[in-house]
Amino acid sequence: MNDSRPIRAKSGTNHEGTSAHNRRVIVDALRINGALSRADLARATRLTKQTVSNIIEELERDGLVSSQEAVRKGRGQPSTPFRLVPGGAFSIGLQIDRHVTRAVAVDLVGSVLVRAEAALPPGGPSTGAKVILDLVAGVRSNLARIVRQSDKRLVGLGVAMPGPFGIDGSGDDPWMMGAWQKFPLLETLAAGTGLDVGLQNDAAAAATAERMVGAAHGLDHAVCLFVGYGIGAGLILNGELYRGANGNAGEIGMALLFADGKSTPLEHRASLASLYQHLSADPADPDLHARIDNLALRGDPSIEAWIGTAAADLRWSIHLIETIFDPQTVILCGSAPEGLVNRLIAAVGPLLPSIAERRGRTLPRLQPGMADPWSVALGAAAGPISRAFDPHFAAILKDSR
Amino acid sequence: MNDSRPIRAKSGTNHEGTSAHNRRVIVDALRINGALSRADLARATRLTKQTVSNIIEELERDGLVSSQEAVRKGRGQPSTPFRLVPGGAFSIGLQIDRHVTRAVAVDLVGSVLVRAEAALPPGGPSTGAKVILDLVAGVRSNLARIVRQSDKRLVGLGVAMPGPFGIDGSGDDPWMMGAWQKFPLLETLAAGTGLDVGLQNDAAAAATAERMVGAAHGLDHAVCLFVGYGIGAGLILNGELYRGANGNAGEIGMALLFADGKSTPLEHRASLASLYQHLSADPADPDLHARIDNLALRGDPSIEAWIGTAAADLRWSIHLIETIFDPQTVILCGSAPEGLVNRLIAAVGPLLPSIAERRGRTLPRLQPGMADPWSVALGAAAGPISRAFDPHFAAILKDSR
DNA sequence: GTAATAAGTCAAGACAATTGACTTAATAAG
DNA sequence: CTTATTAAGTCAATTGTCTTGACTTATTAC
Repeated sequence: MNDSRPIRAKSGTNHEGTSAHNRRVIVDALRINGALSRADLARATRLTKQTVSNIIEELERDGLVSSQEAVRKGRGQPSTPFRLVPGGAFSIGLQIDRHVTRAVAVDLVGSVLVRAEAALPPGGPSTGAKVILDLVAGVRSNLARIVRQSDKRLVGLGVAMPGPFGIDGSGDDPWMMGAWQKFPLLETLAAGTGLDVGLQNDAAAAATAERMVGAAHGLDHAVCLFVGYGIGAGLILNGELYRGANGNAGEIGMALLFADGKSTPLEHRASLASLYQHLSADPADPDLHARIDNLALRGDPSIEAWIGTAAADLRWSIHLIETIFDPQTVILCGSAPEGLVNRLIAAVGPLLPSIAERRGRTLPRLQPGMADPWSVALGAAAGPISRAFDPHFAAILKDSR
Repeated sequence: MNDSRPIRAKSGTNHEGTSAHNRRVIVDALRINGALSRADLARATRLTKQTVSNIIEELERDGLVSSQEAVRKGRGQPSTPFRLVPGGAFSIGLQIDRHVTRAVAVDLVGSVLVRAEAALPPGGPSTGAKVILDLVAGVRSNLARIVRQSDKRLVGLGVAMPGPFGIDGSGDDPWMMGAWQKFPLLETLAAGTGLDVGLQNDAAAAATAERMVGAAHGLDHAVCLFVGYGIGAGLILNGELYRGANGNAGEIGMALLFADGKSTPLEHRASLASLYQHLSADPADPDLHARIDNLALRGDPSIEAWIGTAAADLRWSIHLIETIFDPQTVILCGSAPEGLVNRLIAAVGPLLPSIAERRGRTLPRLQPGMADPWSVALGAAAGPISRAFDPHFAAILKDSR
């Protein structure tokens, strides 16, 4: 009688799904290719001229695209290129890290318009939540000051913080990240801001940023190896960020290396945490970044030693990523001081021979990513933009409200 | 003037894409849940009753579903469950391995109806192609003998062979797999059979099989660790097989392990190839499988030694897979003798602590997969069925003709 | 026996893409 | 300088698919 095991099924779609997809495809095409005429768009998307005209008209009405001056090229009526309007949409990104929190406001094309930073007070979420909400509110009102009516065009609030998520913390957790992970942060933020809130780990956010404005722009298969306090991989697979079953895909910090007969998690050797430990430095020291940058530039032997190990481990990681994901390219990014990242990239080469060495490659196997301490916050903000405007399977389905 | 860098864009969609998707969603729901009434389908897929009725009518006309006896449950008009008709579609799968080639015919629900096997003559594709075409033709005509009109319902020919694809071979290649990989096999098969031809590596095929009828049935995130002559991972991500940029995703045989200060590819230690070498056995020996099975059952010390190393490496691999993909479950399968696989599975436990140890798990972290030498061929055949009937993003787009 | 409930159908309607003819604006060719 | 050709883009009618709301049917609960 009560045969109530739930029925599992994917969601169907309808006209609105079709229309939504086509809108996204057009926005995506403009993002990847820059300005395009309606005729170009029709050819590229395989939609009819008429359909493209209708969608462009609608997008223009919504303030997402605008026309540029007509261009004559050869015979025929000149074409009218359309481009994305940067101010067509905005998003707020929030990076919550161990000793700093950053918030940014970005526009549709990924330009950062407002930045703000705060130190998290000790004591975890109970006191920190208010600081964060204030930080977001500040960025939001600053954005509104710069761009009139921007609040109406705010598509969401993206949060990036170190993962993994949903795992019981280990206890020895000086920054209380474990407590943060238990705290109903997303709900608090959603309630406090009234915005749609999304979550990514920091490597995923870095990948999202690279995809919107960086080395992964327009790529469908790319992996960002992110060296921060920990180490993680942001996975762009089939043109979208891959999250795994529980949002923890790419958390390779716990991958095990073997050396000297024992196993060590990758992040014990290739991460800023390991560097701080190696240098006996205090990670909360605000000048630490600059000092490390300096040491790296001068070729300090202590740093060089760490770079040697870390680079070897990264070389292995890159080989592993190429072997497992077969991506178009691997992007090395991180929240490390720029000088250090550069030294690291230099030390990583030459790469190990792998399946990625194929004839006809157009992209380098390894590319440097953004070396900007704000890139994770940017990626956090890029999340909602991508969710709102990029074509993806879930956006077609009926339950993707 | 000639600004002809190609415009990159995703394809748009239209009514037909919608309709195709909804059909697939319904077939998928019936595959996952067994028989369902139209009302159930409407609720599960969020389509309207009317739409579901129309689609079911069409599917019934096409011979893909059929009604069962009405069931009374509680008040209201009894519902009429519909189920997939096994004979609604067929597919042929072809496994090309080093010293054996297998072909099977399977139906819509993944039952194997016909099997055939042949030894590949030495000399690579020049002589082998004919053998393969004959094998396929034989299976096809046998299927036609069993099921009238089956040829009309043949959706394609799926091929599985060891990867990686598109890489220059290494030369020392006694079975000429390198030559096979250069040979235009797919084109030859397409021309010779008139069927749609698809290609997967053997681990991917195993995963495809597990998804249709095995432990990954109905899962959206699962990884099959496949121990065969080499070792590979078949990746089910977001409900579809992930292929990577060049079809080589999951080829983890070349992943590097470190021990004794030097690095070794995983497949040098955890693969049948390594076992054969360890035993100084001839892989072409037709009785080898049975003999190894026997030895494994008896606890032969030489085999036990190999199992010890291989299990440790698999334990590491599983940990790595959990760390990187965050799947719902990992499935250990292989073309190894069943006794050996069982010993191996027993020896792999207990698993290393990982991110996969979370409260509220419903599936085991590791599950045994099919231990059937025909499972790769089955997976090969499942490829075209999945392509034709499973919901996926590409099926909605206009250029998926 | 009647009310309530659920499955399923019918026919009209809504929505978004398609089609084919048409307009517009440019260059190429004579 | 005129005309043909080409390409961008619009207009209006059409088509395909899902949706809506009223209706029918079959069963159980009271």
